[in-house]
Formats: sequence, structure tokens, C-alpha cells
Amino acid sequence: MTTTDWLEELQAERSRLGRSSTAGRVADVLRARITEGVLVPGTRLSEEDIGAALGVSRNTLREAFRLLGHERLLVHEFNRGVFVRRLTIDDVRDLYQLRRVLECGAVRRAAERFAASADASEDRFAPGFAQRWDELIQPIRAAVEDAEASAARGQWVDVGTANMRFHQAVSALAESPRLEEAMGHLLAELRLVFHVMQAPQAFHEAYLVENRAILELLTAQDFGAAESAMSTYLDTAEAQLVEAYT
Amino acid sequence: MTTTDWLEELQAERSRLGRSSTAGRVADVLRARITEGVLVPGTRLSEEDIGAALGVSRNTLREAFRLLGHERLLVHEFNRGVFVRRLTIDDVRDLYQLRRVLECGAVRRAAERFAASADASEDRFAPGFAQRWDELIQPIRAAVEDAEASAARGQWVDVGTANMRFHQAVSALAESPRLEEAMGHLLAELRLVFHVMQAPQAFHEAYLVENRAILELLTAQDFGAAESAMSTYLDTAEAQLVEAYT
DNA sequence: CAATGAGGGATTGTTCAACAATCCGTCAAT
DNA sequence: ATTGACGGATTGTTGAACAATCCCTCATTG
Repeated sequence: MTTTDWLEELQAERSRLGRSSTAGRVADVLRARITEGVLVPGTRLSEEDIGAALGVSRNTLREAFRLLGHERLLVHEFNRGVFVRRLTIDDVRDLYQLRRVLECGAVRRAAERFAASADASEDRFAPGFAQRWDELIQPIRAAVEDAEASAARGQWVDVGTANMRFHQAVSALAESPRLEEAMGHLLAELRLVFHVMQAPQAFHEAYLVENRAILELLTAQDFGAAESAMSTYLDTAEAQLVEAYT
Repeated sequence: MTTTDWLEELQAERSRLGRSSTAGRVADVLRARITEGVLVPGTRLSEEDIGAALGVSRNTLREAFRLLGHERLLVHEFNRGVFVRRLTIDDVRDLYQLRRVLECGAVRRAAERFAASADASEDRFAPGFAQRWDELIQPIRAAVEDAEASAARGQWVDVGTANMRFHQAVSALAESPRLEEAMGHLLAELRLVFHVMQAPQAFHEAYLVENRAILELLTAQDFGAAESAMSTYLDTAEAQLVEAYT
């Protein structure tokens, strides 16, 4: 192990160090409450009350609000305060429009890079993409298996989070930090919709087999079929969600 | 013109009303300075100095910093201050990776919706997409013509901004507010790279004909060719930029 | 001469208190 | 039922204050 290896390992842990901002931690707490569904969409977050409850100043709290506002979990109305975002049907449609672009795009990028690294002539992109394929889809496989295990135990909220992790892992195939972050924000926003839905079992159960199918297609390196499977998945999910949302 | 029409028009102008936040305006000023290239990447933005220069309090200024930090124009290093973002080569590659997904994805979405609204059976998406096609590509045409006019006048910075508007307009084909916003942030980030480049003429001139070609393909409703043309465009642009950045 | 360690000035992180601006509900008037 | 005015409550913004941290300098040490 050379010196540079040590430094790279340390650099990977740096993110854990710089995390010590009060506003950031406050944002973490609020984000958890929102994604858990404790803070229902539409509720107003009073600066004074929450500041007193968390023991932080109004200024610091406002910093945290800005953070969550940019993640679209809160909306900030001037001179009125911040509210937990309430998504409209158009928002849901837009989110799925973007999911189509991001998730199918990630699969497509993976396919192109796989092909580019298969014939060794053109490896302009990350080297050895095809050789690393088994590791690359490992997180996807883990998410699918977690979802199936949780379903067997009847823990449907865990199925939901595992399902989210599945899609996050698929988007990670593009190996683009910005795409991955955009996908993370998108899924956090979608959670706001899922919480207003009843019957999580019927909703999540149907997607178990679809996720498994997409995983097998990716394992078989059949990218075209995987992309179209993802596309139809998103079509049905959007239709189901839009219907349940009215 | 019925009453509901009036209300919809007013609602469209609401965004112009709520814009009166001091932090937001400060962010606008700083954003302009950054995208103009006056604030060179790497420079530190002192809270005290800028606060005094703009006549705003430190707290308000920090809110503006946070806004621009979320747009990735500034980086915030704990206990050290905020700096104009300095992009690495990996950042440039990632930005183009995301451009491929977003811009090609937007063209693809447009193609799918065009086909869906062409056979009137399935118009689940926005109605009459194919009928509105001429209006939809109008902003793209305007951007191309502006770029050509500015090039004829030798105003190469205007060519650059028109070029940006071209790609923004292409991404707008998906009619997804979130995709459009993501594209806007992406292009603002890319401006940081363009400013460190010399010879704007040689850089932008080559893309005039390519943009025109993509426009003509879109006009002819040849979506497949338009998407692949955009893809090769991004390939060459990325290669050129990566080379110039070393 | 290189490396280490202590000191000090400058900048940021966070809090607090205060005032102006704005919103919202209530109530009276027409 | 609509309009207008009033008052309480909340947010927007500021200025000051103190603690925490960083960065530069310089002396020490081997």
C-alpha cells in the first residue's frame, strides 16, 4: 500500500468531517421528519416554534430551511413562511417525465460505455467499464433482494425504501455524481406523494417482479430490453399514482 | 376571453411579483458577475467586504451565498469562506455526461410525445403536441438565428450566450419544468469553464453550423437523426473542451 | 536548513435582540 | 356580500457580540 492510497482513503472520509454545520444537522432532522411522513405536506414550519424546539437560532434555522427549499421539500413563500411541499398532479407527471429521462438515460449511457469499452479501441470513458459490470450492478441486485426479503416479512415500508434504492442504484450506472444527486432529490420529492397514499402493500408489491425482471435483463447485458422495461415500468407507475392522487 | 383566461394570465405573472427578496437580489447580482467572468474561479468572497460594498448585512449575504452554493456556482468551505467554483476536468466530463442524458433525453421525449399525439388514440400527454410543433421549435430557431447574426457582427460573446439559449431551448422540448431548471443550472456551471478559455471565436464558430443542422433536422421532424447529431455534437465539444482545459 | 510548535490577527459560525414590513383574521360600514 | 380599516402575529433584515477556527509569522529545536 503506497502513500497515495492512504491519502485517497482519507479523502473519501473527508465528507464525514465537514458535516459539522449546525444548519446542516438541523436540515437532516427536518428532512427525516418530512420523508417519514410525520410532517404532512402543507403544514407551516414556524421559525420561532421549531427554533425553540431544536434549540437553534432563527438565523441558523433559516439556513436549514434554504437547504430543504432547494431540495424542493419545502416551499418558501415570501413574508408567509415555509411549508412542507404539497405536490400537484402536474408535479407528479413532471417527476415521472424526469425519471424517464434520467433512469432510461442512465441505462443508455451504461450501454454506450459498455460497448465502447468492449472493443478496446475506444476507452475514452472510464476504463474497463465492461470488466467491472458485475460490481456495477451489485447494488441493484442488493436492492432487489432486500425488497424481496422485506416483502416476505410483510414490512411494506421497507419494501418501499428498498424500491427507492433500486432506482437510485440504476441511475448510478451512469457514474455521474450530478445525475445521481438529481435522482436522489427526485426520489425524496416522490416520497411526499407516496405518503399520502393508502395501501402500501398493493402499491409496492406489484413492482417487485418488475424490478427483478429489469435486474435480470441488466445481468444479461440486454440494455435495449432493460431500457424499454424501465420505460413501461414508469408508465404504469405514473398512471397508477396519478389515478390514486385524485 | 373568459374570466378564467384572465386569471391564468395573472398567475403567469405571479413569479415576477414575489421576487422582492434582498437575498435573492444579491444572489442575482453576484450570479451575473460570476457568469460574466468578472469573478474568476477560485477567488474568495469575503463576507465583510461584499456586505459593505452591497450595503447588506452579513446574515443576508450568507443567505445569498447559500443560494449560489446550491447552484454550484460557489463552494462553501467550512470556517474558510465561500469561493467561486473552480471546475476540474472530472467536473467537465460529468457535466457533459449529464448534458447527453438531458438534451438527448429531451429530444427523445419530444419524439415519443410527437408520435403519441400523431395517432390521436393516445394523447395521455399534453394534447396536440404534434400540432404545436412549429411553435415549440420557435425558440430554437430564434436562438440559432441570433447566434448567426451575432457571428456576422463578430460579437463572439453574444454568439456564446445565444448558443447557450439554443441548448436551453432544446431541453425545453420535454416541457418539463424540472428538466429545464436542471439544464439552466448545468449551463450556468459550464460558463465557469468557458471563461477560462481563450479564443472564443474559434471555439464558438464551429458550432454555428452544427446548431443549424440540428434545427433543420428538428424542423423536418427527423428525431432520430437530431438526437444522434446532438450526441456527436456533445462528443466533439467535450473533447475540445477537455483538451483546452489542460 | 527543515520541521515542529506557539502565538496572534483576521475571518467565519452562531446567537441574540430589535425594528420594519407584511400578512391574516376580525369587525364595522355601506 | 363586498369593501375598508384596525391590530396581532410572523417574517425580513439589520447590527452587534462572542466563540471557534484558520492562516500567517516567528522562534525553537534538532
